Amino acid sequence: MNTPPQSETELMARAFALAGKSLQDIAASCHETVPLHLTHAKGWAGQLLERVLGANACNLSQPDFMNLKIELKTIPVSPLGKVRESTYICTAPIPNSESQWEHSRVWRKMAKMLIIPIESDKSKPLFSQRIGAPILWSPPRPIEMQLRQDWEELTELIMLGHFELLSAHQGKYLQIRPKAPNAKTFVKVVNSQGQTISIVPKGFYLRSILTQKIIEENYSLCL
DNA sequence: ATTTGATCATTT
DNA sequence: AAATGATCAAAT
Repeated sequence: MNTPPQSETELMARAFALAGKSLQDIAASCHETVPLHLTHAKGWAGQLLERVLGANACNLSQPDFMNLKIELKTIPVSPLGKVRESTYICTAPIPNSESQWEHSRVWRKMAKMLIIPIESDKSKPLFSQRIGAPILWSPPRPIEMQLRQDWEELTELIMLGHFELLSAHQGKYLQIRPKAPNAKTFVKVVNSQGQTISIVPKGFYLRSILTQKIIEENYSLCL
């Protein structure tokens, strides 16, 4: 693991230095080997970049670069420039323990994000897939407002115990999906009827419609 | 083809 | 147990 960057400038310099390199190049610099596929190593690339860039939050519920308040996200992008996956943000507090957007886990992580696209080309082996140019992004006001609205609506469903309505169908940019080792994992909650029921733990995710937009705006005309 | 729900690995 | 890193694969 590298030492934490002392400034945003230092972090960005490190991130730009990775652009264009293959996963093989980067793994080698850490004396690591690239897995053959991601099936049993789903978070591998993201964790590799954390180490190389010097992330220091160590699984705390804090942005990866705690001192800089910047969250790192790696985003798989297809050869045609399409974002392939949604982006996990954080676990959803159930039962709810947050009342204000400004103090929410989602906002703490989304206020400033370092987005690093990673080539996701299923016709090529994983080790040869390359790292893209980094994007340091904070939500523009209108997007922040939409995120806040999504968060408030989802949080209200949790607060009111309307777990039957709490699905991935809600939310324009932010959605809630299961986040658990498997579908048999559960937590007990009290629903809107006052009954205690079991549900699968949830997490907040960013829909790819938003991450797609961010990448298009920053990589303008690069297709 | 895209989206939702399910799952995998690691760390503390 | 619960957080992190996400992608897989079934459903639509």
